[in-house]
Amino acid sequence: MNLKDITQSLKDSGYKLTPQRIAIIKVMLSFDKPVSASKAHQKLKEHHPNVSLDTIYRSLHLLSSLGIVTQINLANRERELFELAHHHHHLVCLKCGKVICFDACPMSCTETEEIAVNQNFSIVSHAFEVYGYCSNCK
Amino acid sequence: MNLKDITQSLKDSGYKLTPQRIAIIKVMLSFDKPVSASKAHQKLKEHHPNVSLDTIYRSLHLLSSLGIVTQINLANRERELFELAHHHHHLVCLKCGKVICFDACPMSCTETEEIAVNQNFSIVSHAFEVYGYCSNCK
DNA sequence: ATCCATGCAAACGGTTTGCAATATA
DNA sequence: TATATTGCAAACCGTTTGCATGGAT
Repeated sequence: MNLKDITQSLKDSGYKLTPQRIAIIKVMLSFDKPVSASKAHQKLKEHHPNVSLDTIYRSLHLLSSLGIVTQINLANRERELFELAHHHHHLVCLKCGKVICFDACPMSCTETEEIAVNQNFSIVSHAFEVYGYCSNCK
Repeated sequence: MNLKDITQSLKDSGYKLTPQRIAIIKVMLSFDKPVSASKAHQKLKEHHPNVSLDTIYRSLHLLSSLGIVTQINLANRERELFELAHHHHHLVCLKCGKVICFDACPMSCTETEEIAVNQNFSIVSHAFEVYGYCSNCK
């Protein structure tokens, strides 16, 4: 998804296109890994010092409700992280917090779906994170 | 792991055996799913009204450092959850928060280990959670 | 002109910490 | 007795909210 698609999606849903929202979307597009709201704020301040942290939270939650952004909680970090929605999983360094994304998906090969059927549970999404030490920290 | 094993492990590591710690371990043994510190506190108050929430946090972190307790963060819940350590994964209901544990493990069948080797990443642990709606909520 | 979105500042809630009192070994 | 542990209360920090101002449609 690019900037045009995302702004169109906002308009289609009846939300206004403000400079702050555009700036936030651009910043999210510039990251290739999950980031905290305050990390996004930091990056944003370089060129848009006038966007408040509250607005970042509100915009990310809005984008999240439209399925444009995904929200995750990694086991060893206290803060919520956000990233543009696309299906993948993460290697997470327990020391430095570095996140490496990868595409392999466990759903294709576990008996998870079978288990869900037995429990009469309907699957919506899933999370798979692998923790350890990156090349610098091990 | 039972009460004896756990208290022994505490003693072996030079920690003192207090009534509070024993009560906390017993409560954790009584749960078969991850619980928040305050949920444990609630249950504890039934028979041990004199254990403070701070002590629960401190004890759970201590047990966590000994590998007796595991700490997880589910995507849709804000609070940290704790459970006695044993390897498994979770189905999590997005509506009522119900957690169903299951044993199937995705590590055995994804190419994750291969990816880790390519990234020079050493794996310590992993998390796999499946979100959706339970039989009551769907 | 209307009403949504923003910024500010304060509230919130779960978690952590300093310190003095207490209990374990 | 010495030292780790506890309880209390306050601090902490990321996140959320109320409200008045300002901006997009």
